[in-house]
Amino acid sequence: MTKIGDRRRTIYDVAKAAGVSISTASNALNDTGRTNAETRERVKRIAEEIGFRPNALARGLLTKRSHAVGMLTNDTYGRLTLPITAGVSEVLIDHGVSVFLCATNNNPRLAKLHLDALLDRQVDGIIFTATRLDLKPPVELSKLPIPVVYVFAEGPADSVTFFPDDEQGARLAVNHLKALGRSRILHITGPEDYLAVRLRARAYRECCPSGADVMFGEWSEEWGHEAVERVFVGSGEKPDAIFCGSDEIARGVIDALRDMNISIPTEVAVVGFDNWEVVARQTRPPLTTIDMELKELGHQAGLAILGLSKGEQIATGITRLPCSLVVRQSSGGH
Amino acid sequence: MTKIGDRRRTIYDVAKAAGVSISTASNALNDTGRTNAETRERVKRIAEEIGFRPNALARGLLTKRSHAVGMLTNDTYGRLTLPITAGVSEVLIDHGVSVFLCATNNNPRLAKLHLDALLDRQVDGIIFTATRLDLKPPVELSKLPIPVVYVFAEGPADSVTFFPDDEQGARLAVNHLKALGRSRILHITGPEDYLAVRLRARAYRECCPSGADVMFGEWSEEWGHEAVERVFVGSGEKPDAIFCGSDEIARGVIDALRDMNISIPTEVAVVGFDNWEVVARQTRPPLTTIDMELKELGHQAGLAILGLSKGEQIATGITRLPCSLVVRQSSGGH
DNA sequence: TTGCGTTGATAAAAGCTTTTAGCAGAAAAA
DNA sequence: TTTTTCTGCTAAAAGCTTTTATCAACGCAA
Repeated sequence: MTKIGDRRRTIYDVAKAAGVSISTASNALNDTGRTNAETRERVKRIAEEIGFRPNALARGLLTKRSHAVGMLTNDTYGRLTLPITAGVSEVLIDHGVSVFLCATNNNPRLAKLHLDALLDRQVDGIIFTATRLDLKPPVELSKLPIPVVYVFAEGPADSVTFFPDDEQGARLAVNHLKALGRSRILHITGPEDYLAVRLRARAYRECCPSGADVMFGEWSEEWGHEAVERVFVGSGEKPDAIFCGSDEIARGVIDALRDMNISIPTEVAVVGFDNWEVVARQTRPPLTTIDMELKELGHQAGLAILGLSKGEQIATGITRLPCSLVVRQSSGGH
Repeated sequence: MTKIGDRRRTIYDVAKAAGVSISTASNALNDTGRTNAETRERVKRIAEEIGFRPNALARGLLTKRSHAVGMLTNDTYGRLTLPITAGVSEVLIDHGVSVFLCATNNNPRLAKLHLDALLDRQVDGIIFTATRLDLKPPVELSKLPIPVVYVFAEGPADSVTFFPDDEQGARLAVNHLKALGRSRILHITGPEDYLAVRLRARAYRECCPSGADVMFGEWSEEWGHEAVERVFVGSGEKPDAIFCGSDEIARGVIDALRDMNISIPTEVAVVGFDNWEVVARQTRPPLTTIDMELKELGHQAGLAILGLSKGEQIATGITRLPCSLVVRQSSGGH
């Protein structure tokens, strides 16, 4: 009477149950080597029956591919990180690859700790994400023996980097407003030292060659509010549309316009940037805005790291992925 | 002339460089077995010098402990998940344990996929988090051969579960208002079918035995707005304080009060629940609210899974961790 | 001298998988 | 018939670490 413990089944158990050798079992399960079709099916069936699943540690030890990647982020709050990570994970899980999430809190010591742990685990690659665009990676990632992909962060010149296409997004917003017949479009946005801010402002200016007006400020509702007050108190021609650099700014803008009894979108149409649902859905009226397609960004980063880890050639440099327009009531579009 | 590749150093390299056997090297590095103090130091120094770091896969394969845990969540958006995960990771990294993040999107197939991947990787334990309190785990976690800890989710009766202490948090809010001299406190909150809502309402009622008034509704700004209008249009005595079930509701409440030219906090003090910074910091005035200490929740869950994976006894059942009060201007406190 | 306990080190096994090289038998070619 | 080619399978090695059992040397007691 054989005692069957509750330990995991190994390929040895499969081989024994199927009456073949371990190597035949392995070959059959992985469709490698030369195996009789009948034997192969039988082995697979038995493996299924006894609930065999290969030990990823043993496999990784041998093949030098752990089928895991690390995600290194400095973003605690997670407004960007989690959707991106979800996108990465979503596309990788189908390839049997799992994701380690490491929050560095902008702490170099912690970043080093996480990085070492990832390397010890033989991860197949690392995806680095930063919230602040102008922030450099906290540790030296460029000399690593494994591929690195940057998302929302600048890597060295020959690295693989993904960003949303800020200019295209801005054009999307402005052209939407123009298509609705608006002609005096104002741009209220964040601090000029952000690259994304400059890119969006440039695209905006190119779309509105006559009378472009950009107001740089902060990433806050407060600033949106203040900017609107500043514009609408004086005399002179008023804008009939406002393109905001973020949904938070847009929220301040909308609140200020409501305070002044200026109707949205009839008198002034408003478009935001981010499609941060918790903000964009709750403004009154709900906010038309630009979605940066964070999940898709994650998908692409995941596919890139997957390809790189297999040794494929991936185009280096910055890839900018298209944004999309989400129309709600604040622009009066449809 | 020996060719030195750029492959990782193994313990074999250490042993060779130190002129000892592999087992001696291992014993010296791990302070196990019998080793001469001098030899031990020398081996450690050399390991450091040549940059040896043990291969986590090989170690895990042998010791059956991968020093990794899985985090299974159904929360895509991440308002709760990311802070909790950061807390888990923060406490575990010091013990050399890394965290796999798996977003299930409420999709049972995906959950199964992630779970199997985690088991294949021999994770030492799993932390399950759900956003909706009344949501059951999407897969059968109770029969797993590894420990499971639940956060913000209900596990089976004898499981280890962590929640914020909703009642204590509610008392904190109400007592804060009472200490400020408010006597007619209204509670505007979310749907009654949430356990957290019922717990908070109960604690509120116990603190305000005379004239407790609870308005159940939705988790939205809209609802906060509507509730305030409903209360303040009629005649009769008006509340001098409002305790809201979430920061979003509080935001609606504050906006509505401002629309009615009711001053905050002079006429009506407002307290929220969540300390969701992006909301609580941006209301005018900024919102006094209850912080659920999500990071600490993560810390505790991490420590619990760590202990369980080592075979320690951990108290089962639901542990409720204290919330804290964050005072801003909307309550007029200090 | 023999026997014993201690110390410091080592060889070898174990953990589970994939892969390489090789082997026996049968079919095909010479 | 003999030689070659296929086919299907297997033994063994490799991957890197920890742990168990063993061993040599030495001092000390019998």
